[in-house]
Amino acid sequence: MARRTKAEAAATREALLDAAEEIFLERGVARTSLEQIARHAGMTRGAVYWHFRNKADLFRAMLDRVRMPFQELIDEIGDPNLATAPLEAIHQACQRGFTRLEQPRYRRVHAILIHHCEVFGEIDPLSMQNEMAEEALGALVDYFGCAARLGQLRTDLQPELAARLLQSSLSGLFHDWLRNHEQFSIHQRGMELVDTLLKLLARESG
Amino acid sequence: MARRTKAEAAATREALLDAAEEIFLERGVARTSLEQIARHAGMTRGAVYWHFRNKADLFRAMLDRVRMPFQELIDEIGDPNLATAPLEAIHQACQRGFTRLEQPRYRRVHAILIHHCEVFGEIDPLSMQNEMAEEALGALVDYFGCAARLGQLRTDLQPELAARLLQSSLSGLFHDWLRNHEQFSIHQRGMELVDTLLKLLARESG
DNA sequence: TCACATCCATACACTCATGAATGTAAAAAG
DNA sequence: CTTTTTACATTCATGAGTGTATGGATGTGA
Repeated sequence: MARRTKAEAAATREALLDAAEEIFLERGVARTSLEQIARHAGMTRGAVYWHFRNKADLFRAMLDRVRMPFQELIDEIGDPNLATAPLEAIHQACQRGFTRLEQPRYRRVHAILIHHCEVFGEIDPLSMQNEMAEEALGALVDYFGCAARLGQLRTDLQPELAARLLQSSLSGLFHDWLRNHEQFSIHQRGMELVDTLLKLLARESG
Repeated sequence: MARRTKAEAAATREALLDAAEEIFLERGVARTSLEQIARHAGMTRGAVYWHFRNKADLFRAMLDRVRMPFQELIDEIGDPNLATAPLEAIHQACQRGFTRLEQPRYRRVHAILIHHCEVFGEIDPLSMQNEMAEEALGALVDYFGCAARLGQLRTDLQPELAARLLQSSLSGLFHDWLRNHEQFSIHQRGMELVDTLLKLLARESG
């Protein structure tokens, strides 16, 4: 076959990653062959082995396409008004996180990571999830600790406990939604959840 | 090799299932071969193909060893004092559920189902999780609905929302714990979570 | 005790996926 | 315009895993 232009080559690379996303999500990572990915992108395995060393390398590349925003999701927690209105900051961070998760690519890749792949060479999805969960928990502990010092938290509640409560809820919502995203809108139901929980956790000032 | 007695045959069957549990949990379902399972049990693949038709059949048999109590976990929700003290009933159901989950076999099999296997022939772990989640949610909706009619629930809270809140928390806790059960005791942290949440959701009667 | 069924090991055939090797036409570099 | 490199396709060798067929020794029922 003829050589393609640089732009075309980059396009086929993206097409291969797109195809990998779709088929990984559909049939699971272990059960999909590089042949299937290539065919679904209108290519052959030659193209795959040109752009990636092997399946693990392709998988990593697929993750890399969302890794940056993946981090954003956590960095977003480093908001401005942490010091003054931590509960409001949590509300906003969740809002933006849900919005981001609704983008197809984010949703797909996270669903693959959590529900459609097992341990995989050097890549261990479970440890990635662990890091994610712990970082989120740590941030929430900071928030609620700040809220406690500002007197915005119920006095009969440890900040750490409040953080674990919210983190578990978010984690559960996350898993349940990724399992079947057509069941409900994570943005809508998530904000309902977060708001009512924050209302329950906040010191009643009305 | 010589024929074994009936009891010995049953023992090797159990040994094969034990081996499968361990290796599935360690390396994931897709990456483990029947050869590895057989060797780990001190047998050959001949034994595996005698007791099970194929890998999927073995997997199903592994699930069957805990399916009955798996159902118990849900049936347990059908408690007596639903009509009089629903919140207390939730407390007790969670208590017993956590205790059950701490048994190694339950923990292992659930961890495999949720974190160490992908879609798999006719077996779809995700739909199983979906059913589990929906049944739990339905039961909780009943409970909180009952609590609301009894005036034991905060009046500014929909029963269904309360149920979703608790269900998400439990789901998140479940996933997080199964990912790394040495991080914390699900019984201890779970009961902390449930109790504080129930306290927050209950109508303040003090 | 004798025939038979059972429990498991061994051997074999087959598929499928991988990865490397090779081919090749066109783009890019000079 | 020539040379080199790129971006794939095609082919081939290999191995891993599966499923089946067969063998064989021993419990088991009569």
